[in-house]
Amino acid sequence: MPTEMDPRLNPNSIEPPLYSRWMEAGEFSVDPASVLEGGRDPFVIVIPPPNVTAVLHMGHGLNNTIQDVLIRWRRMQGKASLWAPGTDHAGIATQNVVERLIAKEGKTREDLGREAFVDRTWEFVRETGGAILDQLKAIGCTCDWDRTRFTLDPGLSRAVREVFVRLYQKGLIYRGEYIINWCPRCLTALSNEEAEGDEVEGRLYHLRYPLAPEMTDAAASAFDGVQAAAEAIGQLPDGRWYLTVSTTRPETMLGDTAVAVNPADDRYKSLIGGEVDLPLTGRRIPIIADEYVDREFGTGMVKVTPAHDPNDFEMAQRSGVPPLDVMTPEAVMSENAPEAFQGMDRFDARKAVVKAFQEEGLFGGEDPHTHNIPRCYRCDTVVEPRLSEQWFVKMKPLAEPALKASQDGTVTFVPDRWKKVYEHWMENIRDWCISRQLWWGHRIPVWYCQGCGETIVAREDPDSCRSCGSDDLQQDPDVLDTWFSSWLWPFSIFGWPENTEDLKAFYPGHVLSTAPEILFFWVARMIMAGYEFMGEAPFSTVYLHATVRDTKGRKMSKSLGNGIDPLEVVDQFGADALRFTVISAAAVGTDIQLNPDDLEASFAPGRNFANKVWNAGRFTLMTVGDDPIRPLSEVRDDLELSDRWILSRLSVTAESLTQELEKFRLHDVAEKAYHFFWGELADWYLELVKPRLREDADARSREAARTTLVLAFDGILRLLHPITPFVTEELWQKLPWPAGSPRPESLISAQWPVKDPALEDQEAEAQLGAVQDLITQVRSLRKEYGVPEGAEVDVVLTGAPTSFKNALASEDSSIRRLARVGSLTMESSLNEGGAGAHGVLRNGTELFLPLEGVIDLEKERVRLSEEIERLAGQLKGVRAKLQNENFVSRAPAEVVERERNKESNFQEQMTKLQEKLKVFQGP
RNA sequence: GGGCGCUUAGCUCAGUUGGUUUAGAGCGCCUGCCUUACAAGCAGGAGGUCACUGGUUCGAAUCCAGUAGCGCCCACCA
Repeated sequence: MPTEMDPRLNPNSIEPPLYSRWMEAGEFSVDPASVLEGGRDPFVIVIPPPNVTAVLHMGHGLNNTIQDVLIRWRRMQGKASLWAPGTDHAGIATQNVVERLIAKEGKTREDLGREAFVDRTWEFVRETGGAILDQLKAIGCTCDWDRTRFTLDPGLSRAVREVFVRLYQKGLIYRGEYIINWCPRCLTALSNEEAEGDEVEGRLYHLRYPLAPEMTDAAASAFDGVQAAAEAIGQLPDGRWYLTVSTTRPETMLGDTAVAVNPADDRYKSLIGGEVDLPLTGRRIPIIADEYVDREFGTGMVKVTPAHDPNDFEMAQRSGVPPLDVMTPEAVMSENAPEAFQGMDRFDARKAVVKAFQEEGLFGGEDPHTHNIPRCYRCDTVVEPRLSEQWFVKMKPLAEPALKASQDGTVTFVPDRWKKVYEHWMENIRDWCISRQLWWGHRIPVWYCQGCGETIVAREDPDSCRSCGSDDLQQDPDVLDTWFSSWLWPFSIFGWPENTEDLKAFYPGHVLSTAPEILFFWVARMIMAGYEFMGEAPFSTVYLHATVRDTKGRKMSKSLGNGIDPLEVVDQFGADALRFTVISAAAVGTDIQLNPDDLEASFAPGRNFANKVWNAGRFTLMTVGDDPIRPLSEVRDDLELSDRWILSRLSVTAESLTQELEKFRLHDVAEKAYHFFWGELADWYLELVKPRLREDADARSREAARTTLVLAFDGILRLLHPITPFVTEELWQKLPWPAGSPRPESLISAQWPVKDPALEDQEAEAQLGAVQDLITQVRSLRKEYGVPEGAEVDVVLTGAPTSFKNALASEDSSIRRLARVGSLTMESSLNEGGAGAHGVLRNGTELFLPLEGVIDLEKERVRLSEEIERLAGQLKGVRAKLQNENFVSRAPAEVVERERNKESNFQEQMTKLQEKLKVFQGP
């Protein structure tokens, strides 16, 4: 019963029951048969699977609200709207979590052993994993939960193996020894994308390498060449010659196996082919020539550390210099390093190496140097480039169709500037390192025969070697990069490689909404996999949403502790408030800022709006009552100007919102729905219609008003439903329905409002707009002239167009009531006499409010005079200041400027007041 | 170093192909209202030389060039 409705919306009491109701009604589940046989258009979004151990943060809150808005909207349009949910096993992240867990028991994963550790992780995932999906329900997400998938599910694992084998057989997966990004804490390889740069103010150290004694002549001539330039080449006190190389990582010099110069560098031509005595190591290493060396940088001579630097590795490959790995996986100096440094952490070794150079008189100084240091995206440890054997995917062939898809518009990006970013990456794509030295993940489906050394790549675990028959097979210990399963997500979740009904009905999907950070990690690779394995892109639109930041503009993150818990927001303000706030804050292409220290300030707009909807609903239900309303066709002739106006506005708004949704301009959807609802329906229509809804009102007028109000309210509830699903459903369920026609649908989602040309009425919009203008102006003038709240004023209009006169007649009582107008009269020319207020409407009508007898003119005269006097005083002060030459010449320019502004402002106000005073003094 | 983007009210931001907006909204601020849907509200109001400089145009917040500041992405010259 409407009368029982709370004057304030209490989201916590309505949201959970509504969600259950939707679930029970099977709202979210979509049957492939409805597409394949029923002919319904599908609309498919696959969720970016959150990490299985993740807890909901505002980034999820935003992204999943966006997806839910799109899914609900398409569902209302009658599409087979499917949102497929699931979670990602998140190799490193999850393994780290479990390792930390067992660390509390004083154990390491090695203590448990691989199998037990993996079991333990599964146990952890089964118990606590996927909680984030339940959290999504709290914000109203309507995923088809029956289809929940996990990237380590048997089905998805099968897809992973299938893909690995196919790519291997095609020659697109290979194994090789390369420099990769290595995390010495996680003890695994990282892809390029997983090593994130971090600009720091570091140091560039200059190291002197003595030249071999037989190089003396060459050194001397080179010395002449550089003309003792800087420190490039020189002589030590003991007579030996040296050359200088620079590095930001001195400890790596222990692994140097060459020094390189540019072959075209005339200065050092005589040195090429020579040797230097590498300090601290007792090793003698060659001087090689390589185009890579930049003659302009530093001395133009580079130390070459093939095992610890990707560029050095490539140079070494070209010239046949061997690599020397001087670190352990933990980035501790290994037995390949000189004894004095063995066992030292890389950063301690750095200091020790510098110190040793100083002691040997070989230190050439250091300079500040800004450069990027790559860090592990999971644990923030400084990444160590490391030589190791890994599995790679050859990306160039895969990238071709994916690049073309962007270029020809098959896949579009919102906002479209990401198109360029995507294409640039695709054009410069590098091979993907897919092996990880972890235990948690898809084991690489490769076995090595211990008998004959054969490498076996297979879909099913083999029992014995194909070539020698030995059953002594050892599986590759590594697992695959997490993204190697998630790049298959849009089709693996539907049962690929089987050609299932789901796959036929729901691939390709339509929209992919995600954070820009994972454009390369995931989105680009999904598009590549889509083409490679399904022959077409997995979706047609990529929506890259805003980044959620705090008030200082910092990205919200766990480590900064500046996050907002969406569940806390739901608890305090409701899911509708959360959703409305983030959608209206997230204009395409801009970030959103929220204040983690003041949730009230951040989410009040959404909360207030939901409450406004609630109260307008409360009013509607209370005044319309329980009696059935008449269908529009029956009251059509009784519609009044304001009725025609609001119905026209509804139709226009429905059309406009639909267009904005099609363009993914969700911010504008929220803004326009807000404006229609609050600024037009609540502020104007409800106020205009109030008297007509009273029991004692004219019956025909009342029925027209009831029908119009219910229709308009029904329409805006539906339009708002994708954004604020709960409050709209709750109210819609209570709305009365036309007599004789049973409620056609049980849930609000069954229909999306569309434009109705029969309701659009430009004349009504223009005329009611003018009525609003009049009311607003009268109110404004009343305030300006201090007309007491309760007093009525008369209004005289001149030059009103005929159509406006009709509008005035039909809304006469509204105008009197809303603007407290006594008599409203029309005159052919304005009465010049008498004290009063003047105004002009936008349609050209002039208005005059006689104020004699309404306000105390004498009092107003006195008030104005006093104000003028006060202003005159201030003006005098400012002028005196400006006439003071000392002030003008000595004060800062902006202060003088400010004073001048003050002067003109005062002058302006003065003129205004004087004119007003004239009116009150009569002719 | 290369690429991209941003700079509009005290704050957070809109402003969709240059022209009906007097450059808008929310929050904040000022004034008056507990008017029987809503004080999480109503009515009215103050506040902006649209970063700067120059150009194109009948007309520029909007297009072009340059300058300054900020941010992001890519590549890593050791």
